Amino acid sequence: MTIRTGTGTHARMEDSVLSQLSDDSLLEYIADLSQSQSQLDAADYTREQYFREKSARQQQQDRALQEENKQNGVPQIFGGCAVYINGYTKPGRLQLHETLVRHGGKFIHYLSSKRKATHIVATNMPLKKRKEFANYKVVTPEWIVESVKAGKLLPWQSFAHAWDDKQPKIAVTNCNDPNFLNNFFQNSRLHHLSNWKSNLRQNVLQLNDSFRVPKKKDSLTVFHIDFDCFFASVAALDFPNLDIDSDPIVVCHGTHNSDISSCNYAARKYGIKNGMWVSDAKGFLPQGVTLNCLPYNFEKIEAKSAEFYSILRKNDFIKFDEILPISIDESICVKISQSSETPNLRDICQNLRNEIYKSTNCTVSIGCSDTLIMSRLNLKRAKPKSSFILFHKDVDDTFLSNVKLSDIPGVGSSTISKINALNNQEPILENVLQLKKVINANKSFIGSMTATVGNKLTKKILLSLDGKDDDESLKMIYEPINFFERKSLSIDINWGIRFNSIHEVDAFIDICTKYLVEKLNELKKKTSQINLKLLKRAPNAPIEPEKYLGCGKCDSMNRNSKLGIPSNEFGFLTTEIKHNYRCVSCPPNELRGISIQFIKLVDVPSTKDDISKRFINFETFQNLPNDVKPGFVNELKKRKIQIKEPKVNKYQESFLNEIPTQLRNEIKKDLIINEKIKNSEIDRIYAKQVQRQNSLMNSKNHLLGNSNESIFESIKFQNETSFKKICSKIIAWVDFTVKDNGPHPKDLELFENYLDKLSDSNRVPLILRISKLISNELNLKSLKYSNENGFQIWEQQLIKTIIPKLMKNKHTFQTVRKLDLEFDL
DNA sequence: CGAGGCGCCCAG
DNA sequence: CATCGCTGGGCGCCTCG
Repeated sequence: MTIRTGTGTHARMEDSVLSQLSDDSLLEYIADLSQSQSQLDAADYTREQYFREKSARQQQQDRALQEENKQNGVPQIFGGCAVYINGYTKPGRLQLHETLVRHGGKFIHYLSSKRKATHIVATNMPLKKRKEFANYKVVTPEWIVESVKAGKLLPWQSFAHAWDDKQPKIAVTNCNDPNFLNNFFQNSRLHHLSNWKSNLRQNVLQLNDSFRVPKKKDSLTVFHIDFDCFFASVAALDFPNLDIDSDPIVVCHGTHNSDISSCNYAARKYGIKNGMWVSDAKGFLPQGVTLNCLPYNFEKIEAKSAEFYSILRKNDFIKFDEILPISIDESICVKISQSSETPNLRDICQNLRNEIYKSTNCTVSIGCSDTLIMSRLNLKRAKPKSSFILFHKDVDDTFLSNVKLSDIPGVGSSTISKINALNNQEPILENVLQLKKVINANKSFIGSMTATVGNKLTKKILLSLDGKDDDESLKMIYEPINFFERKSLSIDINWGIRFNSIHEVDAFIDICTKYLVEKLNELKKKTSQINLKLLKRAPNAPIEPEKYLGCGKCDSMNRNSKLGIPSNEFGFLTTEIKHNYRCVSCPPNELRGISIQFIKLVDVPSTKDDISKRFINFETFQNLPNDVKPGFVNELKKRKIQIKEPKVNKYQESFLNEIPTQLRNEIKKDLIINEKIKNSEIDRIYAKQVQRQNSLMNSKNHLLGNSNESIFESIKFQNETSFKKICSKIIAWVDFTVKDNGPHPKDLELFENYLDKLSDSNRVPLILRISKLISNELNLKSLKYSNENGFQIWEQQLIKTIIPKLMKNKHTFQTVRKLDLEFDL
C-alpha cells in the first residue's frame, strides 16, 4: 500500500525559532528537511517512508519543546544523546520522552539504520533483542531519571544492563571453536571463584610485608567477614525494580537445569538453596510468587570485592594484623590483642558493616571471636545483615543447638550422612548439640566416627564442640606464606565436551596446555609431573544428559607422567598429554570431561645463577619460553655470557641441516640426552644387536612383504605393545640392511604406507619415535658402514621421506618426548 | 616405617 | 532457547622398598 501526501504537510519552524537553534541543531534540521523533501520528490510513498516522515514531524515538535525549555534555563544534560526507548518501561515511554527532550536529548521515534541511536533505554528485553542491540549502550530508565535528579549526565555504564557487554555476546558452545574455553571461563562462576581465589592468595604472598604474623602465644581476635548472598546482591543492583529483601532472587544462566549460584534470603525462606537447579527451585514457590532469575555480573562482583578488601585494609575503626582471603567475598581478619586496650568489638563490627555497605551497596555479616572456628560459627549465626560475637569459653548448649553439622568446616553432605548412618539414622541429627549428646551417651561413638569419617576430621569436630581450633586450621594464621603458596596448577573442563575425532581432542588439549603454560610462566615455575584425568560417559548413561551440554554420569580415568626434567615448554607438555590421552581407552565421542594437572611445581632457576657461571647450557637456554629467547640472546651477548653449544658428530650434523630450524633445535637437544644415555649403555646395546643380527641371519633380505600379513597391518590404535613390536622389527630391519645393498624397495613402500597412515591419523609422535630410532641406529653403525650403499639409502630415506612426514603435522608436534626413548627393545 | 600414588571429600 | 558441572588442598588407605 502506498500513501500519497501533498506537499506542505511538514510543520515548518518559524524563522524566529530557527535563528535560535544551535549550529548542530540547525544542520540536523536541514538534513531532516532534505530527507523529507527527497521523499516528497518520489512519486510513491511506502509505509516505511510514511513513518519516517511522521517521525521527522515529531522530531520537529520535540525540537520546539526543547528550545522552549532551553530558553527557560533547563539544563540540557542530554545534549548529543539520541535515545531509543524499547518496549514497556517504567516510568512510561511518554514521560521519558518528555523528560529527555526537555533536557536536551533527542528522542528516536523510529529505529532505522540511518538514524543511529546513541543509547537504548529498556526495562527488560528478550534475548533476541539483546543480541540485536549488542553494540548499543543499553541502559535502564533510571539513567534518565537519575541523571535529571543529579543535574548532569551520569555515566551510562552505571545503568547498563548486565547483559550489555562491550563485545556482542555470541554463544560459543561448541568445544571445537577456538574460543570455546575462553567463552566458557568467562561465564563459569566456578572458574571465576577459583581464579579469583588464587589471585587473592597470590596477592597475599606479595603483600606479606604489610602483615604482622601472630606468634602462638599471642591472643587473637578473629573477624570472619562475608557478603550476604553476594552474587544475588550484586546482580540485584542492576534491577532497581527488585527489592533484595523481599523479592525472591536467584542468579543463574538458564531457566531449567541451570545451577543457582546464589539466592537471596527471600528465596531461601521458601527452601531454595545455592546449587539447586532453577527448575527445582521454582517448585518450592507457592502459586503467584515468581522467581527472579538474574544474570551474572562478574565485572561488578570484582569491583565490589576490590572495594571490600580496600576497606578492610584501610578504615577508621581497626587496623588488622592479617587480612586473609577466603574468597572473592569473604575474608578472615586477625587482630593481635593488646592487653592495654579492650576494643569495643560490637562497634567495630557495626562500623565495618556500615562502611562496606556505604561503599558497595551490599551488606556483609561478621562473626567475631577469639578462635577461628568460633568466628566462623558466629558468622553463620549472624547471617544475614548482622554481626555476632561470642568467645569460645562462652559456648553453651543454647549456642550449639543453633549450629548445624554442616556449619563445621570440613563437614559436608557425605560426612553428615556417614555420621547419621553410625547413629542408625535415628533421629537424624539436626544440630551439633544433638551430636554432642549422642557422643556423651555412647562412649564408643567417637571410635566409630574415627573409623568412618577419619581421625583428623573426628578430632576437628570434637574440638569445634568446645569452640577450639585444630592445628591444621591455624596454619593459615601462623604460617600464612606456607599456607597460601601454590603447590599445583590445573584446569578442569567438564561442560560442553563433545568431540568426534582424536584431532579435535588434540586441538583442545593444545588450548588447555597453552592456558596452563601461560599461568606456569606467570608463576615462574616448571612442572615435574602431569596428570591427565578424563571423564568418560558411563556405559548406562544417556548420550546427552539432562543438563544441556553437561557431562552426566561418568567414569573417571587417569594417567600421569613424571617428567624427569621439570618443564614449562608448551610443545613438550602438550605432546606428553596427547600421548597420555592415547594411553587410556576413551574414544573421543565418549569423552565428557578433561582435567590436566601440573603437580610438583618447581621454581625456574633465576638467570642470576646462570650469569655467575659466565655461560649457560644450551639445554637451559632451550628451556626458556620461545618468546623471550631473542631478548635473552642480546642480553647474554652484552654480558659476554656464552651459550654452550651441544657437540654433534658429523653424521648428526648433516642430518640436522636438512630439517627446519625449530625442529632442529629440539632434536639437537634430544641428541644431547641420547648421547648421555648411549655412552653408558653402548656396550650392552652392541651386544644385543650382534645377537639380534645373528638370529636374523637365516631370514631373507626381503623381510616385510613376503607374506600377506605385513607387520604394519596389525597395528591397532592405542595398542602400545604392538607399536613396540613394530619398532623392534624396524630396528632389526635397519640393522640387517644397513650394509650391502640396503632395504628392499617393496619393504620401503610398505613402510612408507605405514608412516602415511600414522601421519593421517595424527599420530605424529609415533613417527618421530620411529625416525629417532632409525637415526640412532644409523648413528651406531656410522663408523662401520657409512660408506656402504645400504647406509646411504637409509640416510636418504630418513631425510627425504621420514622427516618431511613429521613436518606435515607440525601442529601436533612441537617437541619430543625426551626421556622416553626405549633402547631396551 | 616412611614415601608416595590414588581417590574421596570439601569449599567457595 | 538450553547453559557455562572449577580447582586447589587435606586426608586416609594402599603399596612399595
